[in-house]
Amino acid sequence: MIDLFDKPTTEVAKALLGSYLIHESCEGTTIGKIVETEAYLADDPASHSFVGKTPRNAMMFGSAGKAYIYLNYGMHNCFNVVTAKEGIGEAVLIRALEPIKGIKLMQKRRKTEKVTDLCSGPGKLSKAMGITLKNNGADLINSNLRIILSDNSNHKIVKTTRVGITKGSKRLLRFYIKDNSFISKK
DNA sequence: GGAACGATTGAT
DNA sequence: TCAATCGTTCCT
Repeated sequence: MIDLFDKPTTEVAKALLGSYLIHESCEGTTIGKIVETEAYLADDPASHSFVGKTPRNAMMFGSAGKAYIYLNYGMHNCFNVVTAKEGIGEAVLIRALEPIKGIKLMQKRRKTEKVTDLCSGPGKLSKAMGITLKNNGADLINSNLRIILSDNSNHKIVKTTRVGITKGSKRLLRFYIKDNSFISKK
């Protein structure tokens, strides 16, 4: 469980599929099953960490098992799991969740009823889960924002190219659960 | 101090 | 297809 994050980043990205993301906020508790991830590596031009350590990406260079959250396109928070040893800037972007608990709260936050649309993208799931920049650096093992590893790995993993990037777009670093209807794109 | 850009989303 | 929207980064 604890050593979930003590593996190569691409392995963590796959291992996170099927695990649960839990956020206990003052509004209530929301839980989602992770169904889609992307790996961002140290030698990867698409990664924020590629240019070296800056104030924004500093968390990526911290110890594994923490949250790295950033504001994207001026309006969307994106949630990442920090991986690799301290000093190495790598992380796994969580791209989609299957809503499990607190669906009413998610619908309120997202202003939509459709359950398949609540968490089907990095910006959407952060909104639905109530994740903001305030959660940056949260300890994902033991805090109000945490991940519970699931033993259930009865799923096939699809490996493909990442979404929305211009550099490093040929690498196969996106992973999702085959035939799951909650992923960000079909 | 200024400007271009981006790991997206939702409306047109 | 395209506008919304703003912090980060890089240039002057």
